[in-house]
Amino acid sequence: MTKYQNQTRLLVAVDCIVFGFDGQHLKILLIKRGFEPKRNHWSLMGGFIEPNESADKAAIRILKRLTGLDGVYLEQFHTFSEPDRDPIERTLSIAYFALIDIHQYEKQISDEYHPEWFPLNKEPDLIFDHQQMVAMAKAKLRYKAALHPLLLELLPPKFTLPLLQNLFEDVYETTFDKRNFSRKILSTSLLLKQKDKDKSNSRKGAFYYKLDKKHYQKNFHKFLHFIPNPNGLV
Amino acid sequence: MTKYQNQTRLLVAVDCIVFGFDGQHLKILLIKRGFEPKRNHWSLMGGFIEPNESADKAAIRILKRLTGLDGVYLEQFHTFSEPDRDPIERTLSIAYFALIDIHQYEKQISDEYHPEWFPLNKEPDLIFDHQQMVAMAKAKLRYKAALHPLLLELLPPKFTLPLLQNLFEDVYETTFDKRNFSRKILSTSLLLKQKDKDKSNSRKGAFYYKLDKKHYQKNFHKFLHFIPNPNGLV
DNA sequence: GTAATAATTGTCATATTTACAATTATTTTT
DNA sequence: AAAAATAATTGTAAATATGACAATTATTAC
Repeated sequence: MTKYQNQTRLLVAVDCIVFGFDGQHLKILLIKRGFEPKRNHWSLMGGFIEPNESADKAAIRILKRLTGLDGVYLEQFHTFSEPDRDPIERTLSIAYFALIDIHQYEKQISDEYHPEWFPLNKEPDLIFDHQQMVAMAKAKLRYKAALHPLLLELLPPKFTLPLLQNLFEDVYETTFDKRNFSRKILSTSLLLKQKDKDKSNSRKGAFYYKLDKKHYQKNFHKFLHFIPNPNGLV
Repeated sequence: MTKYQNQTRLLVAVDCIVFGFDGQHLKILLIKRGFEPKRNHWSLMGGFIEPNESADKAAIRILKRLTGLDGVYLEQFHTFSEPDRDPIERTLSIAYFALIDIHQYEKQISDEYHPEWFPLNKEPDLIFDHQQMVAMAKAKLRYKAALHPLLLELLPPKFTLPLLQNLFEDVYETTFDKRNFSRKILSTSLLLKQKDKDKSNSRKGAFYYKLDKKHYQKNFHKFLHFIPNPNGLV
């Protein structure tokens, strides 16, 4: 059979909002766009979807090219389709956000893009509708991380409770009581206390914890309450 | 400036999962596809995105054509992009779900599509990846309706608590205690008790309630708890 | 050995959730 | 007119979760 007649065909891109946490602040990774229009303006990392490549595959490819990382948390969150969002030619963008351990990230992998980490709310001006994408990604992260242990994806394999609390406090721009915070986090049975401590921030040192992968899937929905566990998938 | 060179351009469609509630069961509206391939097979209502039309606009247009309805709850939830999802030509689909008052729906509007309501879990076989779309829409609805008063969008302007409870019980395939259910629902301050009753289902009659639109926006996030209100937007 | 520093831990009051059954309003039947 | 039938409405007590509070502990530096 032949193709669909008389229909418009569009360019389709994927853009990635890459989140990282340096111990102090939640940050996103931006690059300097390498081609016209808007060459050398700050931008999200993205690229056109290739023939025979799904959007998920494209996002994985682009993330790998930017960070050198594979198998990190990556989630499609919205497709942007305003006709004039790209001034050169109509282009759809399927937006993803990624949560990576900032220490795994290797800058030199993508030096050609001049990538830099920016704290949220302190990003430079971005091209097209990328500002809106960042805002929506941040909103989605805050929403979902309030219900699921998502922020653990931003931490190294071994981390301390004070570090985790710093992360939550930065993401939600607030402070938490230490006692209540640790009680709530530990009640999820998601963390395994280690024998060793991180001594870099205090004399006493803070115990390391690891993610308990056995309980991770099972307790991912732990926080919901109207319906105990509505079901998988978001 | 000229266009982007050497990039693939794709067809882009919008597909709508339309949910309705007939008082007993949550249902979705399906049509018989009117053109090849798969003419006369059951399908979601959809259509190609037009030049100068955003995906949101396309979804609104398509929903109007199918149901005659405007201004109903409509949300983009996922973009499907597997290269071979349409056997004729690669087509991206941006999927939306809509929540409508089934009584407002006028069948004759779209008789040419032979639309029919099917209870969930009893849909016929669907074309392409539409089965997967329905599954994901249902999961998303269950997830979100556990956290927000979303299901109210499926009810007529005046409804009773027993009806609302039926809806929840059908969506979550469970039963709730009447006392606890009404206490929880009423504690949201979202419902306004009316003076009149619906006598069609019992001798005593059940009081009607209406949505309190003043409190709707404000209390939409009422159910979250780890972080009181992570922020707007989902 | 003492001071300094940040991590760790506990309790009580309050709010929320859960489990559970009697009463009420109305219509139909006798 | 009284009684029966039906579904809607309402309350309470126990268990659990949350929120607000500060003292103690482990370690290093002096």
